[in-house]
Amino acid sequence: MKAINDQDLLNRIKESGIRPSYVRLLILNYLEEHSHPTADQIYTDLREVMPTLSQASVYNTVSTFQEAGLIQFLGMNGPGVHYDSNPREHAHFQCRECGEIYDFDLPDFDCTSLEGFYVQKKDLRIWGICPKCSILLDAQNISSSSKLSSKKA
Amino acid sequence: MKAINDQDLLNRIKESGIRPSYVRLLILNYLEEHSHPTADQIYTDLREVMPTLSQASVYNTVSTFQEAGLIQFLGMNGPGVHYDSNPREHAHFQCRECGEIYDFDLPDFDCTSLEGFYVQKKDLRIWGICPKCSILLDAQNISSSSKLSSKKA
DNA sequence: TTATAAATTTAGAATAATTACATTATCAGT
DNA sequence: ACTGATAATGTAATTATTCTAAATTTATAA
Repeated sequence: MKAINDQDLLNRIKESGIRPSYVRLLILNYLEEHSHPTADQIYTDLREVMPTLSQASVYNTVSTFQEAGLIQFLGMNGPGVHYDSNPREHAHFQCRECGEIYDFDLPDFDCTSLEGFYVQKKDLRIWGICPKCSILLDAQNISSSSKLSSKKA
Repeated sequence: MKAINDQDLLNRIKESGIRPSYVRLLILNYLEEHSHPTADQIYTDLREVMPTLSQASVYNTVSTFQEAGLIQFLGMNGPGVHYDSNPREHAHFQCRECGEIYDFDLPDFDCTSLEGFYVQKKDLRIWGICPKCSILLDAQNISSSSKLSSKKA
């Protein structure tokens, strides 16, 4: 783990127009090192580093970060909100097997059907199976196909 | 409000492979008549019609509907999941002013950057200002522009 | 430094959202 | 009707989020 007195993080916080604090440094650092965590993941993991951290601080901090444009909120189709340390417009793939969320570039598309709507932000969401899980599932299917056929026979 | 003994709804439920029940009829009917409600909206509104309805029944029912392919879940970027009575693949626009969610057609785009990922479902999400709110906001800006200039002067 | 005001953090309570599981109802085959 | 299997429902517990008000930290300026 990197040292938390990272000057770069501190500057990023200041430049975004909010005050730096240890909690903010910790959480921003955590967000950069972890893929799309939920509030609970942040809280549970960072408690080990900073035992006085409260849940409210986590929620306060991520909300502040979002308002400052440092991160974005990501509601997938299940309960709980995920936080994405990349605030730029991009697309997301979520694996239905392992739940992992992957970032990828937003492809070009045409939005002329949205006449009269003022577009501020776009996000393409895709669900499916990620490469890691595809391999695992293929292996399982191959080994279970014999069982299945014997069941049917 | 329509009568709930609607034969069409009943058939739709049966055809999707699940058993019909009064709660399911009520909730499917509600979903068709309301735009992307949350579990709480469904619960609160339908309690007036059926006071014995429980929150769990709402969650159970929408989950069953989703598995049966009758509806889809929609996590926007805040807490709480919305339910969409249209299970076909389409895109969503959410107004940041009034919160309303609008459906629209998914434009064509290219996903070749997702090599190795098995794509099952796509959903384009767009945030911005809807036509209704644009008009309201324009009106406000015009009336407040004089105040603003006097403040600055 | 030290005083000050404003912003941030905290624990804990309150509320909202969701799920687990025991209970009750329904159905298909006798 | 009766029985076992499956499905539907609601109570209670769990998880997720926000609120409150006091304590601490921060930036600024004397």
